[in-house]
Amino acid sequence: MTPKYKKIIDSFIKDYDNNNILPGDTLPSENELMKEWNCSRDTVRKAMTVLAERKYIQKSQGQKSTVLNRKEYEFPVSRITSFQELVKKRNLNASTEVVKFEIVNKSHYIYNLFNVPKSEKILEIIRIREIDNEKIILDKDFFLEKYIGNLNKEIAGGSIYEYLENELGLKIDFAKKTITVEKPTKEDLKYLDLKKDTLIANIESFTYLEDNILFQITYSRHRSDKFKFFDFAQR
Amino acid sequence: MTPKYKKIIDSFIKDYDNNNILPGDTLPSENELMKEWNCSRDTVRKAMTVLAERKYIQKSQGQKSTVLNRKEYEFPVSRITSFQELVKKRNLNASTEVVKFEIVNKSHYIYNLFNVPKSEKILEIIRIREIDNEKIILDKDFFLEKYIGNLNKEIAGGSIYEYLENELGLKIDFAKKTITVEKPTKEDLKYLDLKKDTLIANIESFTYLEDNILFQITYSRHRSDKFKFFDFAQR
DNA sequence: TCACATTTGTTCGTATGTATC
DNA sequence: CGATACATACGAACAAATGTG
Repeated sequence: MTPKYKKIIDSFIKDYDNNNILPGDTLPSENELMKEWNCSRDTVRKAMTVLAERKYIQKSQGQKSTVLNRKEYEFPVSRITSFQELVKKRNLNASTEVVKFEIVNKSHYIYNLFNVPKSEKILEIIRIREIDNEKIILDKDFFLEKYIGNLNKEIAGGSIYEYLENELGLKIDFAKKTITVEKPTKEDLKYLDLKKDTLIANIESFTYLEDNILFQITYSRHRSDKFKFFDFAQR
Repeated sequence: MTPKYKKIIDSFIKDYDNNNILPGDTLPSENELMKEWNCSRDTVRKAMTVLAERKYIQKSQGQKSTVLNRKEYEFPVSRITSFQELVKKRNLNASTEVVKFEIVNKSHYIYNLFNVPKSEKILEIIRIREIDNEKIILDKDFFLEKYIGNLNKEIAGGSIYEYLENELGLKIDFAKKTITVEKPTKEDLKYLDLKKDTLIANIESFTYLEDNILFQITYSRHRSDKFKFFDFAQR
């Protein structure tokens, strides 16, 4: 049973996405929403607070809330968006090739990062992302195997996140990312279409489940001339 | 008069910063906190919710909340941190030189970005950031003049944000950032200590006040070999 | 395995404060 | 100044998750 305030949020977002609610509109007052949803003010406020945090609406004491143009604030990377979601949203001509899919056997290093004993199994996946017929991104993923069920090579060629969230019901919470600019490694040179003098923009991500469990480490290595990263920062 | 729930938050953060509350500790239950603060459960919960959002604590139904190690989540850039705050926090050997401080007179371009008429005045500031005796960052700022009071060259050499927030009471809300990797411009070559083959990592920021007013545009151009950007992303 | 106490999550009702028009 | 709208605060009840005996 989804709580009532979440239903209000979902209903708003659905209307927003279908352009039934437009940027610039003023929302009904909290009192009116109480009647509309047959609920208490507390419930309405909880929903509106979340919508304000997500920049769907703007609140201001003494005035009705107004609807914002969220397209201006919608950012792919800092919202943990999978490559597949990005491709779909941007309508990109893209494809994925899985070049490695196996249990890690040596690397001390990666065990230290996960901070798990050697008895844990860690899966390594390397994928090449091709956009407009150029191999531009090299994604190296490491997963703790116990969380990823029957993830296989076919799924990895599509959307891993779609599988983890919808099939396994995994709840991905947040990620810590670090961006640096580096010289290409041998692996980069082997798999990517690199021009002379191009560097690699590397996004290192540590992704956590809702109980603060680190379950994925990713290195997303982009050809620097094609690299663009969007961020949304709050003071 | 600061509301009671904010006092609870501030008190917690103070204790946390002073190591009176340590990561791994369990918090008192909401019932106990009610007695401790002589307030209602609603008030306690509002405070705890904010602390959970900011990753100070972890909540979980049926269990007491636990205190997190926030150092792991503390990120400079994606929180809109000024260079001065960063220098202080990281204890860097750094200095700033203001090389330009004047009203923009030509640039059509920047007026379009701000989306204001030519009658508005826009201030341009260029600053060089030197770290460990190397000129590594070039910051170009554009401000809408009407918001920045008597900001002068001396203040610009120190902390502009400190002045805007504490002296003028400006409420900075959020920023949209884009990171790209580019070849150095003439300006970069002129002002920065660049090695051969180094590229520039450019952070373009649009900073907004609490009423969604765009008041600052910044280009922070970093020598790519010294560039590091931290981000925190939520799903 | 089950029942129970504890703890957080959701919802309602009500009252008062503060900002805007 | 009064009406309206959002912000804060209190009290109460029940639901859902967790740990324990």
